[in-house]
Amino acid sequence: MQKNKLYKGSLSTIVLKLLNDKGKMYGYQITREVEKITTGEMVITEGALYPTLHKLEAKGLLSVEIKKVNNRPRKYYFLTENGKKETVTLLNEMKVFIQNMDVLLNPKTAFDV
Amino acid sequence: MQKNKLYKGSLSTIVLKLLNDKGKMYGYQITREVEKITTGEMVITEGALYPTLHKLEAKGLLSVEIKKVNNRPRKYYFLTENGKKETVTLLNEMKVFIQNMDVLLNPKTAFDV
DNA sequence: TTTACTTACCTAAGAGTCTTATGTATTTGG
DNA sequence: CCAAATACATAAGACTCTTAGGTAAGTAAA
Repeated sequence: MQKNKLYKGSLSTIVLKLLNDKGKMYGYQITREVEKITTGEMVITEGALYPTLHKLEAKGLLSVEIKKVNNRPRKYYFLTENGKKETVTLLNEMKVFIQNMDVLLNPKTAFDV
Repeated sequence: MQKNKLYKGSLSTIVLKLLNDKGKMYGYQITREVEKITTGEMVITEGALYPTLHKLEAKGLLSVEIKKVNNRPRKYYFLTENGKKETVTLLNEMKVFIQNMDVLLNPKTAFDV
C-alpha cells in the first residue's frame, strides 16, 4: 500500500468485494488483481493483506479451502453468509463516505446552479 | 467520527480543504461546518481534531491567531504557503483514491459498454 | 437561581490498521 | 545456475482515530 494511498479501513472492503465478485481467490491472487484493475496505481502489501484475511476468517466472514497447485499449497478464501451481508454493509459505508467527501471537497457555488 | 465512517488518513485533507476555502477557522467551528455540509452524516470528534490541528501546525502547514471573543479565547487557524501546496497534494491523492475505489467496487461488465 | 446545554479549548489510554522488514520454500525463465 | 516470480507468513513500529475524560465561560429554561 504505498504508491497511491489506501486510506486505513478500506482494505477489508476491497477484499470482500473482490471475493463477492470472483467467488474464491487466494491471497497472492488478490494482490495481483488489485494492481491489474487499478493499472498498478494501488498496491496491496502482503504484510497488510495476510493479517486482514486471517482477521476476516476469525470473524466468520470468510472460509478457507486449501488446494495443492504445483506442489505448493494455496489458500482459497470465499465469503460465508455473514461475509456476504457484511460486504453489503461495507460497500454502503464506502459509498456514503465518498458522497460525503464529494460535498466536502467539491463544494458547489451559487453559480454552479 | 462515529456516525458514518471516516477512513483513517482523511481528516487532514478535510481540514486543509476547509481552511483553503474559508480562509480561517477555529477548531469548534470546523466540527460544526463538517456536520452542516454533510447534513449531520459525518461527525468530527474533538479528540481527533485538536491533535490533528496541532500536528499540522507543527509541520508548518498551519498558522494560528488567537482572538478573544466573548471573553473567551478562540484559536483561528489558516494555511501557510506550504499548507496551500500540501492541500493540492492531498486533494489529488484523495481524488486518485476515489477513482481507484470506483474501478474496484463498480466493475463494468461487457454489457455496460 | 440552579441546572442543563452550548461554546471552546485540551489531553491520555487504548484500539485498529497499515508500513516496513523479514523469513521460508518452490517454481519458472533466461 | 541464478534471478525473479509465486505463495505463504510474522513482528515491530508508526500513525490515526475512538473513547473518555477534564476545564471554563456563556446562554436558556425551569
